[in-house]
Amino acid sequence: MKDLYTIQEFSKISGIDASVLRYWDDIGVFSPIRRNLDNNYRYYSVAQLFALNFVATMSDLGIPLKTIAELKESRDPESILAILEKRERELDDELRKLNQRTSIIHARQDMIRSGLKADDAEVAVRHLDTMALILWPRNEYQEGETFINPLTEYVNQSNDLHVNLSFPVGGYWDSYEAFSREPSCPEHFVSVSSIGSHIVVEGMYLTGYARGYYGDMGDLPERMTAYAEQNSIQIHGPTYTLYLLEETSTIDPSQYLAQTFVAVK
Amino acid sequence: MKDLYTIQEFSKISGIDASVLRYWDDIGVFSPIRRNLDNNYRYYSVAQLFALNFVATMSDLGIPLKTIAELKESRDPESILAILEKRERELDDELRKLNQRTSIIHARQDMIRSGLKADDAEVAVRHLDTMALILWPRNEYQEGETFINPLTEYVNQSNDLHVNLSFPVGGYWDSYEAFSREPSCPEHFVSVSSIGSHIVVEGMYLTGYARGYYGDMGDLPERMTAYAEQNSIQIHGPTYTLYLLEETSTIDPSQYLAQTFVAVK
DNA sequence: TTGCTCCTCACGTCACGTGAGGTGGC
DNA sequence: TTGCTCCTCACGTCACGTGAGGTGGC
Repeated sequence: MKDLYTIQEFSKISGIDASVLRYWDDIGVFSPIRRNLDNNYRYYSVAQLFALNFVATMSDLGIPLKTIAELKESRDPESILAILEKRERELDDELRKLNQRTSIIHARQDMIRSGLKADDAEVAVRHLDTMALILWPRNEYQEGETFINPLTEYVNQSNDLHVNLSFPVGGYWDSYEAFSREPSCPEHFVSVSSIGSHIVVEGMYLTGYARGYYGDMGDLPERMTAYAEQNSIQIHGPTYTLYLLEETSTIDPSQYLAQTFVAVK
Repeated sequence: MKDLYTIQEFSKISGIDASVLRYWDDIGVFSPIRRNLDNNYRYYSVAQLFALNFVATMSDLGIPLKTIAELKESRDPESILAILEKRERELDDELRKLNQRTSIIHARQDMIRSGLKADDAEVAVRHLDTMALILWPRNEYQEGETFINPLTEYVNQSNDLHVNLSFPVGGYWDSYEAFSREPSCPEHFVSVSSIGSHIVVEGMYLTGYARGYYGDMGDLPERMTAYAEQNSIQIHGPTYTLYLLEETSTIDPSQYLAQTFVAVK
């Protein structure tokens, strides 16, 4: 066992890249025990592996090198414990964010997959699984306003309302009549999110699709009404419209795809 | 409702900071619909809120702006689905890393807390909770070698062995006799980690502490042996040494604190 | 002389945030 | 004239990774 190692040798026994060792030396967080004064070569000792382990472990945990450098000269169990506790809280936040991102991705994947499978022309009674939604506040429309007004207003106050456009968004009406009367003016917006408290319970739903820009339901209300009458189907309860395909997955607004559904008695 | 908004106004209704809107314009991921040719003022329209939502949603999910820019002109449900699936896998990895970090932090917090509560001089029979350890490969010592040699060797091959010094490390001997014969040469190293498959089952253990540098157990073997004899305690099975305080929490090596324990019949 | 290792800058990364210095409309 | 908003650079962030250009020992 040698007593002094060049940077490459030390890099190999420690597992830390030589460029990282140079950087850590530059910023003063971990320096070689000796320098050759002629050629400035760095030399490390085996005993330094433990000092290095301190830096590497803290850095692995995501603690800033600046903080680690401050701890180099003075640290005790209490201060390290305090730093670990702080870092633990930060990691909790990061974890929450990651889980939310994953949940958004899953929701969007579900939407797109349904959108790809859907047959626009079809109106049918289908079984839908339980789904969780976030119900936004009730929309108030002034004369001639479109859904854009309440939407921008909510986005504007999004911090207060916990409104998040990252989740897929859709519309809600208290009754099928309200939907068929104003299919482009939902009474509420909804977000599709597993953390939602508004539950659409699994069961049979009359479903239909409409292709086109936001709010453009075409003749979908007529098609759904006609289908219900022809097949003597009783529908009741709230009516939902979810955009399976929209600007996040398609460029052409005429290809946006909305799914509308209402429970069957 | 106006048809054109200045950058501040658009920032307010969209919730995206003006400096971010300028940056997104610079890199070409989202640009205003119009520019005043005289003063270069940026002007945005309400309809752009949806294009902006696409960028903001993707960016929120952690998809690089460069990728988003490429999707600006051409995207379809299939390609977006593929990107979401890729991102989902990346998030899975990040989640795993975060969970490992959290687990490391918990393990280290436990160690330090125990270290702060410990009374070095005390040898006693105590109840220990179940604990999971990772057992490293068996150490082979050449003439006169210390524990440093196998340790550096493992670190050197850490990628193959899944050895990770970020978790608290300790020593393991098959029997108490082996420990008291060579207290500074553990037969295995162990990592304290909840994912470990070597389980120390809860129960009563003869425990003792030693303050000092790695491998320096002082008179701990004698103290533990004497205590066992005086109190007619039968000990059996493997013996463990865990460093509660070491270079990650203390500067002074003479203040390192090891806890040794072995099961009581 | 030829490889090899080592050195020191310097620059790029990624998505901004923050000035500095200047302009234009009320 | 005074505020206010807007503009364009330019620089800092964080922890490196990657050259370029040069030196020293075998």
